[in-house]
Amino acid sequence: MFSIQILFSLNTEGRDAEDVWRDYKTLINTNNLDILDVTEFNRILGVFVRNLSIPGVYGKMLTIFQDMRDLAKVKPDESTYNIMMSMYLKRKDLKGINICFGDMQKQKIIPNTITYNIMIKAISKFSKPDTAMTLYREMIERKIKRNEKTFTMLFCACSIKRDVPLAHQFYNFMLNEGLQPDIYTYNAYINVIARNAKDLTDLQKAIDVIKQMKEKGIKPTLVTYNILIKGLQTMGKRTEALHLFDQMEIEGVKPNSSTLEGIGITGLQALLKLRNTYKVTPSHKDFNTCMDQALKESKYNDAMEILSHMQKSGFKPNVSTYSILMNAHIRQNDMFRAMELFTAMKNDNVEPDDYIYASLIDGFLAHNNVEQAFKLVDHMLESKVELNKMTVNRLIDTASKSKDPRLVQRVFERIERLTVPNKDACERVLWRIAQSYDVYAVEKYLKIMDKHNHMINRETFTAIITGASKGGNLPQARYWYNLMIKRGIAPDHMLLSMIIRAHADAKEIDKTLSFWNDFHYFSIAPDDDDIMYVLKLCAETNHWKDEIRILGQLKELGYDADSYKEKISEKKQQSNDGIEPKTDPDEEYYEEYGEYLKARLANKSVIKAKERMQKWVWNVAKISSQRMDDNAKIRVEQWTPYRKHD
DNA sequence: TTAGGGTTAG
Repeated sequence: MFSIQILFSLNTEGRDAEDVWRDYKTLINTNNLDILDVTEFNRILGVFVRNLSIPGVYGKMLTIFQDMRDLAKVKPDESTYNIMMSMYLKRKDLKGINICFGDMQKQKIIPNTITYNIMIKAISKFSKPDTAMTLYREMIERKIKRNEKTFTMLFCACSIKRDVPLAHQFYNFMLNEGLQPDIYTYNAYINVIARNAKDLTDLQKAIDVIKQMKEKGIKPTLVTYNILIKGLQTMGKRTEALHLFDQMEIEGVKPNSSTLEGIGITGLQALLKLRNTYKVTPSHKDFNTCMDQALKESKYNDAMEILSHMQKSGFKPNVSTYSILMNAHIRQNDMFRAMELFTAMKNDNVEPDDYIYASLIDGFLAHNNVEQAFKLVDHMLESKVELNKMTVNRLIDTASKSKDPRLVQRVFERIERLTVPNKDACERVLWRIAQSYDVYAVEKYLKIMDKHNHMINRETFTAIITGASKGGNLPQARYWYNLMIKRGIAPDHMLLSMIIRAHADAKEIDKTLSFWNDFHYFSIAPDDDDIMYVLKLCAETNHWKDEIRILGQLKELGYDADSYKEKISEKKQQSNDGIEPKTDPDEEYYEEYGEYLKARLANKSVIKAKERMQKWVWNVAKISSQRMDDNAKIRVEQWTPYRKHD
């Protein structure tokens, strides 16, 4: 009875998960579990969810949740489910969250604000951030109150989607609903703006929000400054970052390792600066971050010094510490030492997580050691670590980069035995297969993809076409490109750009010019990179008539054709060896592409294409260039000096 | 004194 007494007055203060578990066990053993009601069960689960990082706690929570229903016959309420969902959220287990959410509906338990907040967070982080808006609408329909935390989650979704206008929209919704943003909400909002800022003008908008915030008496915090400094760092604006850093000091906001990284101070130097100059007690995270930086800069002695400082400060190495050290060995191709650490870690009672397993398995695969890799996969599944999307994708990705095209197939087959490979994984395999094999091999994998009910869409074709191009198999690239169009799927800018580049690199002038027409046909505005590729090839192959035609087209469309011309004539002079220019190749490639092009020209929309394209150049092209990934932006930037600025 | 929030650790 004594234990029951303790449990009844269960105070989270001073009582850890171990104590609570002992008391709980006593209740089970004395057959007294039924004295607990739903609130008490919730309280117990609450203690565990806060201590989820302790090994075994997850299993205990599942046991308690089961006992609650089976032994004590207590019906879980919305809070119980919220706690369970929170547990799955911390474990990054979207499936668990969805099951809980579904069970709630089945049992007619009405979700509350917290339930939806967790759903928004989980879905936008692990699945489709586009669902955030749907969930928000659902909350309104079901009359579930929103709070400032709901909007923090919604901003988080906008940040993942990189959708600044949507964030502004949510901000207005929030004010209209009479909710006052707090510092967390503001930081989330500012983060969306700053992460998507391409220049100082964009970033200024984030700073304007801070001004508004200050007027309401909310002061920027370390996180606010870190968001901005990080933004400046990615823009390469070190002076401005330093300026902000000074501002921070004036306002008495202490930096952490991340702030220092933003102004270029890393590793041991950063750690010492934090302690000595700013009188900050470094956190566990600070130690790990600095150690990782030192290792990546090959400053091994510094890393060891940081590790010893960390231990002297009373921090034990955690999963991340081990992961950082193991990854340093893996980078050095030292799988032996990495595995030694893996053993040490388990002896140290630190539970390996999916990330650690992924790094090790990846390391073995990078060395073509499929057996060792899958031994670890088995080990992982035995220890109830989920074979998740991230791990599967990493495996396929690494295997697909191998010189040996059979590796990816072996890995894929083994993965198929364990789980249903996701769409990304299938597409990565297709990418690799298309590099080394023929159409039939690609078809085989397309069938597998279809068997798993994955949609075969533009991304799929992009994977295949990119793969075939990379493998130098241009006829295959064209085969899939045409098949894609036959299926009614249009290429996007990235794909068209890629295939043009591949053909231009191979000096396939006729094919390149044919693809050039596709910009016109699909109303995609070429960027400077595309233009230079095609013009350069025309010049190199002395297709002067085409060159003039293209320059004329560009001029009509409002591009600064002269700047391209200048650049090209430099090239021309270098390569002009007096060869007679070829005749107009149009006819030739019309012949080759006969059916295909005729079909296109029959389409009346082609007539209007010029008009449409003009519009695209001014409006859509701006947007599509924002959507390009960073690599593409860098490519484009290389040519920006030739772009006309109005 | 059941649950949710910002950046940045691997």
